[in-house]
Amino acid sequence: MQYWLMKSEPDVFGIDDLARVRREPWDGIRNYQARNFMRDQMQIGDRVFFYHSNAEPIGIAGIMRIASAPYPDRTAFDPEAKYYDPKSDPDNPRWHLVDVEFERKFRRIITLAELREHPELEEMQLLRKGNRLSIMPVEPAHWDFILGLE
DNA sequence: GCCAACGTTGGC
DNA sequence: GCCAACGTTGGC
Repeated sequence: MQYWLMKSEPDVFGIDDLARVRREPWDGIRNYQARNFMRDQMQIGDRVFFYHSNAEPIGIAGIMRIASAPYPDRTAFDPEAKYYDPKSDPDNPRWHLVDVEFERKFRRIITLAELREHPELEEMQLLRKGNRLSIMPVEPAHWDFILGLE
């Protein structure tokens, strides 16, 4: 059992969207490191912070769970899809994803600015300079500390 | 809208 | 294998 953080732009898909549909394939990831976490390390039942990026406010909006084993991201095969990748062969898919399911929405967004205020969190990958990764593991101690902020 | 930081691509 | 050019992410 591991903890994770996954980013999404709420204008595209946010915590309220997940609360409505309950379960969603986390498609469109086109970064190898992020893919590898989904394909090779995530386990059903792992818990995930849902992070709103490019948003107002920016921050952690709630919790979801990993709900499936990894499987190919079919949006890569669709020439009409935004995340089409002609190099992903259906017989040897390049991109994989997992389904996530809604667990709960926080009473409030725990903002990026607030996370940066706490020395306990300064080692978080999310807070490191230049971080652009959209899926990353979260240390259990950081997970617990953040839950205490809500 | 800007731009720093980073990842990917492709020529050599 | 190197690295310049380019594209993207994402905070501000």
